[in-house]
Amino acid sequence: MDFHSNQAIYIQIADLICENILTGKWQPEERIPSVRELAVHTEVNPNTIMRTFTYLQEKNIIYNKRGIGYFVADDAWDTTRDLMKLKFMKNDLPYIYKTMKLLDITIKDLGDLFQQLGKERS
Amino acid sequence: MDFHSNQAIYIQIADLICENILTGKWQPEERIPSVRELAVHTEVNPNTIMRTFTYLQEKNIIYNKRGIGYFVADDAWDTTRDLMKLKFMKNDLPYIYKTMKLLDITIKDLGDLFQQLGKERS
Amino acid sequence: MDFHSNQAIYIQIADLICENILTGKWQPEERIPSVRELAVHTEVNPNTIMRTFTYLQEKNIIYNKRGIGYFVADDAWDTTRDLMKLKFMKNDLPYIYKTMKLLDITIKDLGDLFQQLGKERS
Amino acid sequence: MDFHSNQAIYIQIADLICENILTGKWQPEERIPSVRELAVHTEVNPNTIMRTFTYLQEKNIIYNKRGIGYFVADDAWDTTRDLMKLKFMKNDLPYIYKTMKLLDITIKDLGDLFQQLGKERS
DNA sequence: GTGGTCTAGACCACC
DNA sequence: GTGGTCTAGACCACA
Repeated sequence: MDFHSNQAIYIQIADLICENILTGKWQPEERIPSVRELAVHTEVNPNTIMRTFTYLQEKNIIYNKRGIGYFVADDAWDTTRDLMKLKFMKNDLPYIYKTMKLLDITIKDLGDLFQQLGKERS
Repeated sequence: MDFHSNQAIYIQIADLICENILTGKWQPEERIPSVRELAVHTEVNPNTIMRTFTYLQEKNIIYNKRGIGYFVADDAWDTTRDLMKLKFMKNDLPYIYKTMKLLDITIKDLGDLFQQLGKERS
Repeated sequence: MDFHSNQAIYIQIADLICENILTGKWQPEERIPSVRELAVHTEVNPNTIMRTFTYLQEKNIIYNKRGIGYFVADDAWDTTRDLMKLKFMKNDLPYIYKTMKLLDITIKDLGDLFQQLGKERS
Repeated sequence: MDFHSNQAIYIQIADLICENILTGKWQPEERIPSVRELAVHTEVNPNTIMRTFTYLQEKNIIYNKRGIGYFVADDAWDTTRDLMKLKFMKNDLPYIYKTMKLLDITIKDLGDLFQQLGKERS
């Protein structure tokens, strides 16, 4: 977790969970780690994890079985993808478009930058 | 101004001003509208505008002549561009890269999306 | 059982049992299904069924014969009915009254709604 | 607030707010008391009030203006009413129907009970 | 063991 | 002044 990010921690963790779902690491109907487990693992207060869960449950990405734990929703993959796509299209895309135009960055430039990013990580 | 955005109002206004500088709408050494004018125009508390100015002054994009007003700095164009580029490279690029990968959006797709955006605006 | 309900599972099961008693499906002094049977049937942890039994025993609706099983109490029908009535009068009625008022639902409307419900089930 | 209710306090407060909206006491676009004010008034921890607000914002009943406070949403009345009606129809109605049948309470009886309730309060 | 709620108190960004 | 986030710790109901 990045404790200095302007992004709230509980959102950062939610994003991580969404990533795990999108990449297939966590399958539908699979139980996800308990509040306490995640709290230890991420070195964050259990309340904060709880907040993440409440947030994701509201979005129908995970659901709760009383006294047992939280589970990946059956259609979590679609839901997550749709949500992320909506956000990207509505919020990010116009910003990216505008910024690239202001900075004179072309699509081709972006492709090159991506390649460099890809290399760095490999 | 978008009062529902998670972006601080004073930042939103700062971005608008930077845009005006980058597009050449506001030239170096040109006086920019007064706090009051901007406050009325954007329907925002004057304090908030003041904060924008302080923020931009710190970044050497505008400067103040006591009792007269705020002016676009001589090298504001370069400064603004550098700052924006830095932010784009360091913060935005990795996020865009990752998100596009997760959503299976290719560079080519992005180009098409840009074209659509461009058409809508024209 | 509804694992998503905010009603505790053991209460949900207790309600089911009470219903069976009130409708006469389970007669006084009749043996009720074993913890295991109910657990399998309702797909619930046996501990939870046990809790239901303890709960109903406290309320003198069922009683236990050691090593044999649980039985419907002799006056279970009266007890159950009284309890349910008390709850309805004290808790439910004020809520229903208030909600119907807020929603502009009249007694007559309610009658119509009941008729529809009755038809659906028949 | 009823601190012994099985209903969470933050939900109780949310219900109160919804009532104020439905009865027209709080009009659309009107600012609602601040977190701290409500906390003092209800003798509850500010965090709990905050939770109520987050909860209601999620349901599009109130919204936030950065640094200013929370406001009743423009269409809060409709939203609230729809939500409450949905809950009543889907959750409460079947329960009421079933319970009244089990207890041999007729619609007419209910009408009488309501009249008594009405008198007590006046 | 699981989650859920609440408190008290801190710190921060924002208007 | 406003809300927002986080922590620490407590207590409870539930499976």
